[in-house]
Amino acid sequence: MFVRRQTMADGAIHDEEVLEAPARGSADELLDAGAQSDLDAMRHSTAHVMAEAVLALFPGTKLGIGPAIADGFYYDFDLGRPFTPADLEAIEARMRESVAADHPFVRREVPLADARAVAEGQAQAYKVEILDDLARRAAAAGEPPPVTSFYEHGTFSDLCKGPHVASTGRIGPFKLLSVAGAYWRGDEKRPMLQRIYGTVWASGDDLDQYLWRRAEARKRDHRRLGVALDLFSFHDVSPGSAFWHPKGQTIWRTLETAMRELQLRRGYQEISTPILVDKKLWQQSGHWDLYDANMFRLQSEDHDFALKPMNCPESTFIYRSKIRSYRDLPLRLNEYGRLHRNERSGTLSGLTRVRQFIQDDAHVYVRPDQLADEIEAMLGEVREAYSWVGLVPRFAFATKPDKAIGDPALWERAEALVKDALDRAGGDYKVKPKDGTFYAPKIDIYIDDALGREWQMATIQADLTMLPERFDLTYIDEEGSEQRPIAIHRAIYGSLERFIGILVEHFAGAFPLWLAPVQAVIIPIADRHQDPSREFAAIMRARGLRVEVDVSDGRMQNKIRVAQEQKVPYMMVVGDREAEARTASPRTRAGEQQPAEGWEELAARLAAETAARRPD
RNA sequence: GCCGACAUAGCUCAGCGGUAGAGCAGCUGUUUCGUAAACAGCAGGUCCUCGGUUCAAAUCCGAGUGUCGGCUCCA
Repeated sequence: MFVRRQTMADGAIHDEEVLEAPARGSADELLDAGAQSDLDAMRHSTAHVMAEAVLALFPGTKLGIGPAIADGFYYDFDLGRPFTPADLEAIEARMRESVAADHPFVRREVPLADARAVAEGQAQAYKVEILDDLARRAAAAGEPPPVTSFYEHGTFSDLCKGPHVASTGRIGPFKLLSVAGAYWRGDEKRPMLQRIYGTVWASGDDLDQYLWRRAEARKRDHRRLGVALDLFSFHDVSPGSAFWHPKGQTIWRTLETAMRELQLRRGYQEISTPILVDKKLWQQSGHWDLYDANMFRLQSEDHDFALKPMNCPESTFIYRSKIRSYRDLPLRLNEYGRLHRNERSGTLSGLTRVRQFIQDDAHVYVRPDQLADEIEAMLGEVREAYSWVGLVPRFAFATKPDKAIGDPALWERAEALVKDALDRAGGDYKVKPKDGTFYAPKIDIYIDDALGREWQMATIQADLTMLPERFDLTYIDEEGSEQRPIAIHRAIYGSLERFIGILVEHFAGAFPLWLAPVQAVIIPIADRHQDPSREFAAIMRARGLRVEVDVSDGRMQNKIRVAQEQKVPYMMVVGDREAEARTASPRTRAGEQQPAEGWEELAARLAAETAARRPD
C-alpha cells in the first residue's frame, strides 16, 4: 500500500539490532530480529540482488545505498553514465538468474577497521564514507567503533545491517520500474548517482494488484483529468501557475463559498491585502533572510519589492490600525490572498506543486488563555470542512526547526500550548520534531485519499514571535496595561490549487453533487423537446442548480455517453412523455434509473441535496 | 537548480532523412431517434523555439523553453 514509512530514530538502536540479528534464518526469524516486516526484508534482499546484477554487468560500478521503501526498493549506483531502458532489461534478466540459483544470504561480522580496508580495496568510496560516518558517530558518543556486518549471496557481498530473507530463491515476483538521478545523501553539492527503482511482492497477485493500482493512479491523475474535464490548463508563459477554465473555477468558487459560510459562523472577518510589497516589510518579518530563495523580487523606482509568499505580515497592519482591547480578542481575520513562491523549476508538478496559489488563510489574534480553546475549535473546523468531501483528517505536531527566529523561551511556551490544545482535542497525533516553520510550532493535517495515498493539507501555527514580537502587536488588558497577543496562522483547505488537485484524484473526477461543475444535463430526445428542456432547465437554475441542456445534433444515447464521460451526477432525458407530464426520471452517473418526479419537486430535491454538502 | 526521458491537429497517438497521418473532438449535410458512440462529407499543423549538418530535417546534432520520473525513505 502507499503507506509512508516512519523515519527511523537514532543510529544507536540500529547497532543493537545488528548485533542481535541471527547469522542465518527464515524470514520470520529475521523479522523478529527487527525488520518492520518480512516484506521489507525481501525488498532489501532484492536490492542486493539488483546490485549484484549491476556489478556483474558493469564492473567497477560504485555502490551507494539500497534500502527497502514503500512498495519496493531502490539502489543508487555511480557508473559514470545513466542507465538505458535496455540496461534495465539486462539487469532484470541477470537478477532472475540469481533468484533461480537460490543463493543463501550469509551474514558475516567484521570489525569496522577491517570492513573499511575491504571497502577501500574494492574502491567503494561511498561505502568507505558510510563506515567513516559510523566510526565518527560512535566516537562522538564515546563508544568504541561498532562491529559491522556484511551480507553475502553468491559472489556478491555488501555492507548491510540486514536482515535479509534466507536465500535469493525466497524473493517474490519483482519488476524494475524506473531510473532517476539522485544526489548522494540527498545533497545537491554531492555527486549525482543513478537510482534504479523496483517493486517486489510476496505473490504474483500482489504484484499485479500493485501495478494495477499504479495504472489506476495514472488514470486518476489530476493533470490528465483536468484536461479531460475542462477544469484548468497550464501554459509555458507562466510555468507553475494554473489557468482556471469555467468549470474548474466553479469548483473553486463552490469550495470558497462553503468555507466563507463556515467562517462567518465562526466569527471570522474577511480582509484583502496587497500582493506587491516593499522589501522592508519582509526584512521586518524575517522572510527576506529566511525565505529569500522562495520569493519573487522586483524593482521599481529604486525600491525593492517582493510578491507576497504569505499573507501573514500584512494582516498585522490591520490589527494595528487601532488600539485593541482584550475584549476584541479573539480577532479572526481571514484572507483569500494570491501568493507567489519561487519553487525550483524542476519541482513544479500540476496543481500539487505550483508557484502561484491562493490559500483559505486566516490569522487569529488571541490572548494566551484563549489559545488552546481556539486551536481546539479550529481542529473542529478542519473536521467539518473535510467531512464535506469525505476525508478524515489526521494530525501531526511539528516542533522548532534548527533555522528559527525568536526567543527560545517563547518557543518552549508556544510548543507547550499547542501540545495542550492537541491533547485536549483528543484523538491521536504524531510528533514531527524540528518540522515547524521558522516562526512557529505547528499542527499539520494529513488525509488519506481514495487510493490510500497520504497528503499533507491544512496547517495551524501558534506564533508568539514573528507577528507579535517583530510587528509589536499589543492589546490592553483588564488592568489597562499592554500585553502581547498570540497569532495563530491557519489554513484549512491549504492551497485551493492543491486541494482541488487532490480532490480530482480522490473522486477520480466524479465530484459529489454539491461540488460538481455541472450538476445535471438535460437531454432532449428530438428537436421538438428542446424548448420544454429549456423550460425545465430554467426551473432548476432558479433553485441555484448548475444545469446544461445538450442541444447538440447527436442521438440521445450519445448525449448520455458524453455526460457520463464528463462525470455529470444526473442526466435527465426529456421526450414526449416528460414534456407532456412535466416530469423527469433522473439517471445517475452510476447508471441508476430513478423514478419520475415533477420538475419542481426534482429541482427542490436536488437543491436540498446540494445544500447538504454530502461527500457522495 | 541538478540527472534522465519526452514535446507532431483541440485530445490520444502513428510516422523517425525524400513534399505530414489516424481515431476522437469540431464544422456542414442527412437523420429526430427512449437511457454509454447514427451516417456521409469538409476543415484543421511555423511537426515546441532558435541554430547547425545535409542536395533534402518532423526525423540527425547543439542550445533554449516547457512537461514528466526522480533528487525527502540513510549500511
